[in-house]
Amino acid sequence: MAHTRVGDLLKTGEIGTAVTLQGWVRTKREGKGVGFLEVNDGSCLASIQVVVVQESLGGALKQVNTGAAVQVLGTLVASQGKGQRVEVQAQTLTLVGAADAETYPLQKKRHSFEFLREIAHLRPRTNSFGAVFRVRNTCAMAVHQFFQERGFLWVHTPMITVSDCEGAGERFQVTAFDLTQPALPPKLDFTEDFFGRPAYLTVSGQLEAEIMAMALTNVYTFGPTFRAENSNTSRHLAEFWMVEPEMAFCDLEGDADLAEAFLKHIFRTVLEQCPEDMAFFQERISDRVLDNAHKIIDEPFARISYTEAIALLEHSGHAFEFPVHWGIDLQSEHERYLAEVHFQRPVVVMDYPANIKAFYMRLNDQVDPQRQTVRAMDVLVPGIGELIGGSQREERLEVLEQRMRSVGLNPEDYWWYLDLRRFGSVPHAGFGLGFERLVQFMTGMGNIRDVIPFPRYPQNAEF
RNA sequence: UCCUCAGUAGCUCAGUGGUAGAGCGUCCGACUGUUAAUCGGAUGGUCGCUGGUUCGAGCCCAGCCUGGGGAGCCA
Repeated sequence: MAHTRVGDLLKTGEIGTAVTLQGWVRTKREGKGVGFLEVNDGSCLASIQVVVVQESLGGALKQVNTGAAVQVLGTLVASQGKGQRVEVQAQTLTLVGAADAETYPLQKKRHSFEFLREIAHLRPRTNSFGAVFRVRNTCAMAVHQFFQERGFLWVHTPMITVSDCEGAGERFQVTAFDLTQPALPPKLDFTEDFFGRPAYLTVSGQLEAEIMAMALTNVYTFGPTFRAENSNTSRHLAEFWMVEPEMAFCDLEGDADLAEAFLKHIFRTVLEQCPEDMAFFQERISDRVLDNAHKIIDEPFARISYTEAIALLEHSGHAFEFPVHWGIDLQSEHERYLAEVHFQRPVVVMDYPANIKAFYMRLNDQVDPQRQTVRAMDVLVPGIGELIGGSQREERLEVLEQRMRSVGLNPEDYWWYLDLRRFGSVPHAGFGLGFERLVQFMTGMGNIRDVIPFPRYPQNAEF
């Protein structure tokens, strides 16, 4: 059915044109002679006002309540009232789908995000969530645009893996066993299972992305990722989307350069394409949203080494709950001090101690044996903390094997990963970005569960 | 998983041992080119669950459940 999007009508609709409008009623104001509907179709933040003359359409208006789906045939006219440029003078009003006013949960008032989370099937119909999902969409398109313009290939890494690697947290097991039949042998025989061995949902596409980069040079993944951690925070999900570029012939500095250009591009694109939604977040969610965005776009990121960061924290005069000394992993309070208090903008911290980072990160040349570091980098941002984590990968076969053994991994289990170092190995680097954290940072939304349509977290998989 | 705060009407909350409340929503009416409409009236409750203390518990105690915030793990 041909119809006109609300966003087009409000922005560029010409007065006097006939329109077919379809959408959902946000509110109704009914008087004796004339009634008003606010109709929204998600195409933009604003709703459009529909004017209904009671004597001709009053009967139809009676049935139309908040939440109802309607179709309006009418004419776009200049608004007599204040608050909008144009409005639709209705000739016919059709109730497409009724909504019972007494039981429809959304009212024309502000609702708490906690309440809306319980009705995640209806919350996209609110201003806040409409704005979140439009911005999320624009972020996703900007991710692809950024990499595609630079010749990166989008590669599809598996969601089911058998490699017991990465050490990146608890995994969800995947099995074809019927777990409702407890008549299992004393010891599960996974050779009888679907893949012939234990299998899991992926916690990262990085190792496979490295394979692809060793042939295609520059690649990225963008897809769902799963962690079975019992994390109950405003920054964690059990199912989230991750962006992982991987570049051959690239070192850590190139990796950090890419991360910075990447974030600048995403923010610039969203500010250009979603100005109304971003203004909404600035006004209603967090008054730091636009300031954050402009700092990302306009200012170079701060860059310091881990060792410098530790010294900076030690001399900050700030009393931290977790004492600071060389060798600790940076705690949330440390990351936030760096990004929010000291630099007040994103900061890239590089060259972390080897023993707090993953086995695949490239060892730096030893300057001080007591202070062995690896080529890791984290991008820390105000409000969120770690937004991006990346590294230059260890490309030297012997060093990598040694490193794996020292952390208790069996190199034979990673034969294909090591083959990449046996045949045509090159320096390479990449990073991982939690997509929801990006959207969270972009919009100022306080809880990550409110930037994904259907959040999964412990004890919650409704909808 | 740990710490902490909370759970009372559809929503947001008040009620600190003695008859269950307000605003908003909803419904009815009035009024009006309205726009968080306005005005009047009405509607609305397993006080999270279970047990305990007490003459008497929304309130005190214990356990559990659910949610928020913080922490850890991480992206």
